[in-house]
Order: sequence, then C-alpha cells, then structure tokens
Amino acid sequence: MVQHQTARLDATFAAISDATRRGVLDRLGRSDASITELAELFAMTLTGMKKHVGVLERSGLVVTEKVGRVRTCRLGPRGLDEEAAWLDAQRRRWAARFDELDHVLVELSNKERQHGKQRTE
Amino acid sequence: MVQHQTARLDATFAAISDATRRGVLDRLGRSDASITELAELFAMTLTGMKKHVGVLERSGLVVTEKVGRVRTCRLGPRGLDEEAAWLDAQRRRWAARFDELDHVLVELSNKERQHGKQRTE
DNA sequence: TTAATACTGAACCATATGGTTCAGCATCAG
DNA sequence: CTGATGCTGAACCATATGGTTCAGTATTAA
Repeated sequence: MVQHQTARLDATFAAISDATRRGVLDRLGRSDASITELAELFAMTLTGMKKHVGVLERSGLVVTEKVGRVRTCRLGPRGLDEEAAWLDAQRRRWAARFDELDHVLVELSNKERQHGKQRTE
Repeated sequence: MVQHQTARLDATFAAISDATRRGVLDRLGRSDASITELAELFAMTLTGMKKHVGVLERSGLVVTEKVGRVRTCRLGPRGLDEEAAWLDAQRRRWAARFDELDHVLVELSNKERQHGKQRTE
C-alpha cells in the first residue's frame, strides 16, 4: 500500500516535471480537448502529443475517451491531493528545521568567534 | 524570467519524482548528513548517492559544504514554495472544472436519453 | 466509392537517468 | 610515514524520455 503510494508519487511528479504536460493540464482545466487540438497548441506531432497524454493518463491525472475517430482528453478524477499533501508536510518539516537552525547558528557563530574553524569550497 | 521559472519547476518536480531523493529530503529534515550517512541509509554506493545529491543540489533543494574530507548536506533555503503554489493553482482550476462538469453532465445525460450516442473503448 | 481526417504503432534517434565498478586524491588518526 | 576514511571522476550499462518519420487503420464527409 505504501509501495503503491510511492510509485504513484513517482509517476505523478515525473508527469508534471515537463512544461508541455503542465501546459496540457492547464489547457484541460479550461475545457476538454482532442489530441489534435493539443498537438497544434503545443506545435508538435500527433504522435508526440499522444505520448505526453499517455504519461498523464498512466499517472491518473488525465482520462481519455475515444468516440468515433477523435480521442477526447479531460482532467481525471484523481487530482493532485496526495502530491499537495506530501509537499505541505515537507514544507512544514523544512520550516521546523530552519527554526532549529536559527538556534544552532547562534551557537556556531559563538564557537567560531572563539577558535575559528577553516572551511573548504 | 518565466522561462527561468519553468525550468526550475521542471528541475524540482523531476528531483522529487524519485523515492530515494524524497527520502533524502525527509532525512535532511531531521538533521544534516554526510554523503556516507545517506549512502548507508539508502543502501547504495557513495557514487550513486552523490549523483542523487547532485540532482537535489542543482534543483536548489539541498546545499552542501565540504569541510575536511566530509561533505555535509542540508536543506537549501529555497524550499518548495513555488511548487506548492503551482499545485494549489492547478487544484483550484481542477475543482472549478469539475463544478462546470456537473452541469454539463446533467445536460449530456438528458441528450443521451434522447438520441443515445454510441461509444468506443 | 473516394478522399480527407484523426489517431495509432513501430522504428529510430539523441540524450538523460539510476545505478554500478574502478582508480584515484585529500585528509585524518596513529 | 602509513593506513583507513570520505569523497570524486571517468567509464560503462540498461532503460527511459522526448521527440521524429513512416506506414498503417478506422471514421466521417462529399
């Protein structure tokens, strides 16, 4: 179960680490779109866009449905809740860590003033 | 400037799309650590861990400092604010889109009840 | 029926990723 | 000085990514 969550975080963060795919999500936030529409919008081949949509689909962020010859893409029901939760938890720990460091830094600068340690790089 | 932001989002999301690297961020949230400590914790070679740290460093999430022969890694000052902001904006659009869809779905199901369209896949 | 449209899959390409081993180099302990 | 420790870089490997072209298939329009 945790394994599963981890893999999903992997897939989703990888999916949104590409500017084109973030753009596709933006676009689908306005309205559904066909592969052709998306390919034109991002100036690439149908095949190329289909791959991007495939990545988004595998991550669960987008769902598609083919009616006749056109495949319509829309935002999936899964959303980005888990990812947002991970980010927030991390940011909280980050903040806590920096609070801690404030104290440590004060101690450090006291020590350094006393017997000045050398540093590389 | 926008170009720059985009590239940074790319790099950061890519950086956190790997479970090992997310683990390293977790670990550094508790305290700073050397490459050796991190490598042992995640059961991989020093060289392998150094690459991961390199990715985190290039994304700005981690900073390192070498004193003597040990390189100490810590959380960088940059944080995940921009990424959280992007995620939140996206989630808001997502929600708005689904509100919209609620209405559309009602209309659609009315139409379909009338002249039942066929679907593939 | 014919032609245009929309997608699909295979194959290819260059580059990146996630890991390894091996051979160093610098530093610290004794 | 010597040896162990900690890191570093180069080279290699398998696989993935982001794109392309080309050759289809299925659907719709005329």
